[in-house]
Amino acid sequence: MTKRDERTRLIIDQTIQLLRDEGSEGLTLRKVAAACGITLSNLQYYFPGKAELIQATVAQFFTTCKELIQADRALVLPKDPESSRAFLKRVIEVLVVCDNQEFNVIFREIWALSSRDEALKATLEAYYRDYAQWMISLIEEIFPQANEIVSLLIPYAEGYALVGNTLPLNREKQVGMLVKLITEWPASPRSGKAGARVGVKR
Amino acid sequence: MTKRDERTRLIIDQTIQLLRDEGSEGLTLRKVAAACGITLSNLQYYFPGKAELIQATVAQFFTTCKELIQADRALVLPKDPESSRAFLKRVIEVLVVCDNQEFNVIFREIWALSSRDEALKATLEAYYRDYAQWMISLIEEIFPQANEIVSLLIPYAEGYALVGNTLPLNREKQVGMLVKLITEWPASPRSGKAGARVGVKR
DNA sequence: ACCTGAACACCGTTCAAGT
DNA sequence: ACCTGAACACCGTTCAAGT
Repeated sequence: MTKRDERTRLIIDQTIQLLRDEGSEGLTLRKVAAACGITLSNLQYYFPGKAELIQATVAQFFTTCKELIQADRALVLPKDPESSRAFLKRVIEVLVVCDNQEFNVIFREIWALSSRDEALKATLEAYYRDYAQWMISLIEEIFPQANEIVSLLIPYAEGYALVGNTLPLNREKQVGMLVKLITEWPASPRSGKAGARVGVKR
Repeated sequence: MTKRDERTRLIIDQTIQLLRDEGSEGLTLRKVAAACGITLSNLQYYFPGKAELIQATVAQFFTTCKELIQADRALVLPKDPESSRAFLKRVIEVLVVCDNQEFNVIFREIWALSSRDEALKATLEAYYRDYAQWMISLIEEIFPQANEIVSLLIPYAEGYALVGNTLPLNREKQVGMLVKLITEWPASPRSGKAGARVGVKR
């Protein structure tokens, strides 16, 4: 569209690439400028400070993630799922215990950056709230305790990206355990009725 | 205690303090030296580079953590626990969903540093393997599926430190969910009946 | 063995100045 | 509106030199 938009997009794309290749430590305004083929001063015209550049970069990275997840959602929701168990396993494999190293690295850097940047922290939290709601809508038709399941799966997934390969159980067994846990989820104390085929919660 | 040990200890202590107060971004060799009342060159005599200083600092931070956990263990294991459920709840509250912001910040910085430092990454992994084994030994007398439970709790805990306050369930409900989940853990397919009589009656 | 200061290349930011 | 180069204070690292 406008030149501003073009330039902004280019800068952000190069920033993501640099973040992935060299990490937050190696992320330098001069390197970004060089990667874009522009001057440091010109870069600073579009993003007055490093914080603003990172904020915009993270925001766009989240948008990309969302698009990928949308694609996975189509993948994960066949018209007529064989069983809720197979469906659930696919969800966990794709969304939760995904071994996308590239994304994991970027997320790790983002988490680090966020602990000293309140605006970025707010962006992150909004993203995760959104993500949780989306995941609930994905599974609530099948599992009535979607709130609880998602509240378990999201932190588990984030933690697994960090410590997954230090655990006593391997990846396959982790997935099996989660599937078993969720399909045999204990009944809610308030509803008093046992789990699998109660209607959707109000 | 040699002078070398004294100096090393002082430097690491000041580094931890700086890491907590200003984060990895604000961690500067010149600031560390100033905090210790020594010269930058002198600091570099004890730690030839920033990476070596961070490696040593993280190692000592882990030692501190372990001591704290040992203290919590005594706290968490009364001679005659009222019930395995109360015991489990205490474990989860103290070790898993601990809201120690100070530690969370430092761990976040450490995770970030580790993605670009192989030696540090190895230190981290060794620590978590150790931690998992310890946690298993803590609960295996009560819960036969200790391997699985720990494999769930550790990544969950790490992730909760990151995204805990964005989840649909609040802290109290999260703890309740975990307790319920574990006390009513589904029986292992191989061991068969072993898991059935774990929980207390309710 | 312990400590020092000067110098190096690099960083983010500022700013007056050009088109 | 868009772009530039010079200058600033700060960073990690190196190193010859002192005790």
